[in-house]
Amino acid sequence: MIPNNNSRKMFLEIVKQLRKLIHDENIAVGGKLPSERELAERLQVGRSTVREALRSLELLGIIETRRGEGTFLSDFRKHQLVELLSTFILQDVKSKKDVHTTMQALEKDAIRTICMSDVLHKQSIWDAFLDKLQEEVLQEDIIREIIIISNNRLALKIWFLLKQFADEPYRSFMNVEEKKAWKLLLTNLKIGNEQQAISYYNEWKLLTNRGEIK
Amino acid sequence: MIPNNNSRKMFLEIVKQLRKLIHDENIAVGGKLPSERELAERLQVGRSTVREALRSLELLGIIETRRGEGTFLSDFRKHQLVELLSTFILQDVKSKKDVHTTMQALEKDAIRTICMSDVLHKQSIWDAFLDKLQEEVLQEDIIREIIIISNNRLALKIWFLLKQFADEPYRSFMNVEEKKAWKLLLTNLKIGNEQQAISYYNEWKLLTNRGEIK
DNA sequence: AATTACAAAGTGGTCTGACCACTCATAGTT
DNA sequence: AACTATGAGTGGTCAGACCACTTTGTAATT
Repeated sequence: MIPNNNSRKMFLEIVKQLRKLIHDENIAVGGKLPSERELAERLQVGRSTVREALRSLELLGIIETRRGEGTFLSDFRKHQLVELLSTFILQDVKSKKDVHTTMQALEKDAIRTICMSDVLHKQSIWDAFLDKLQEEVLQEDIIREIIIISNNRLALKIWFLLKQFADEPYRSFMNVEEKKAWKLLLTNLKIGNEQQAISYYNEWKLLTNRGEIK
Repeated sequence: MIPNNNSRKMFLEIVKQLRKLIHDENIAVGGKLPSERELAERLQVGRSTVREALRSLELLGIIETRRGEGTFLSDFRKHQLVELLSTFILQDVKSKKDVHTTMQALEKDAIRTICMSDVLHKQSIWDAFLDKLQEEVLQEDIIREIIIISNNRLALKIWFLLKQFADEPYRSFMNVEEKKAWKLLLTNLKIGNEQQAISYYNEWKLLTNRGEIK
């Protein structure tokens, strides 16, 4: 039960143990972990070893630690990970172009998925959607809705992640022309006309890129 | 220059410093970092603090350490990060289905990108591709090539990451029928016929999914 | 001269004990 | 009742000590 001693990376073992502990004790997001000193005693290792494991998890944003208070399980759908990915993983992806391209791939796929679904384009949600376009609406809000409806949570997560790297042409409100394109897009989405839907999507993209040169 | 003292997370600062050091000293993948003791002295912090930073980067798979030898910058397109993501980040993405769907989205987009490119489908690389199909060839190898050609490094990275979660229907060799579909796919890719290319892609996917029920 | 054997230096891995800075609950004061 | 001071508990950091392991240089052997 205690593969403590020599040879291989104790602190990695502690990371495992911590994951187990979090699971076993059913510690919820925001919940408190035992103190470093207590963990050291319970796991029969030095405090520094426990700390190395904890610091690793902290850098990942899995836990959060507050001096004088303790260590807490954090909601890791936060920022840490994004920053890390940006500095290390994405470091050599020099052009923001890839980010935009990949986002558009996900967006288009959502549209296509919806079009090909027998169920989705029969629902009346699309009318509610069209109503939304009457009001002030953010670009990112409506495209996010589309991805949500396409029912691919993973794609949504990735899209969300990428959005934070993008130059944020998504944060602005739609103008009249954009809304016009979207109305046509939604209309075709409703009846499952993939070709036309994608076509209007591209048209919309051209409108939003009016400023950019890349 | 030295925001050492009190208040905020020294070890996070060290992580930054290390990143800078790696960049400044132009340490390549596989290259050696200064020893922990030397780093401690150069950065004017205790060795344990340096270690906390190093251990974090190790858990991320950014560095690799060998006892008695030293610390090395590692090729982080390896495994660590994937395992972590699988246990923490992707924990609530229950269905493997999303993984497959998202991968296919990226794959299809690569195909579409290539078709729409004026340059790509005029090159003769496609003949070499067709030759490859004569030999034994892994499914993942050929689809990876496609994504590489589409020239979106970010998409490639994400695809690579996802592949490691997939049930690996990619690791097997192509059978005769699959090769047939791919030949047709490539032929259309060469002339930029998006419709047909995607169509044959879908056909291929049907062939590979013969075992699955989902 | 070449090979082997051994010792030393250097490195990461871990533990211990000691402070510091901070938070919080509580006892004590007003 | 409201406020204040104290102390216990917690994370943050450091220094020093071993240990296990690898590499390297040197001395002994062949």
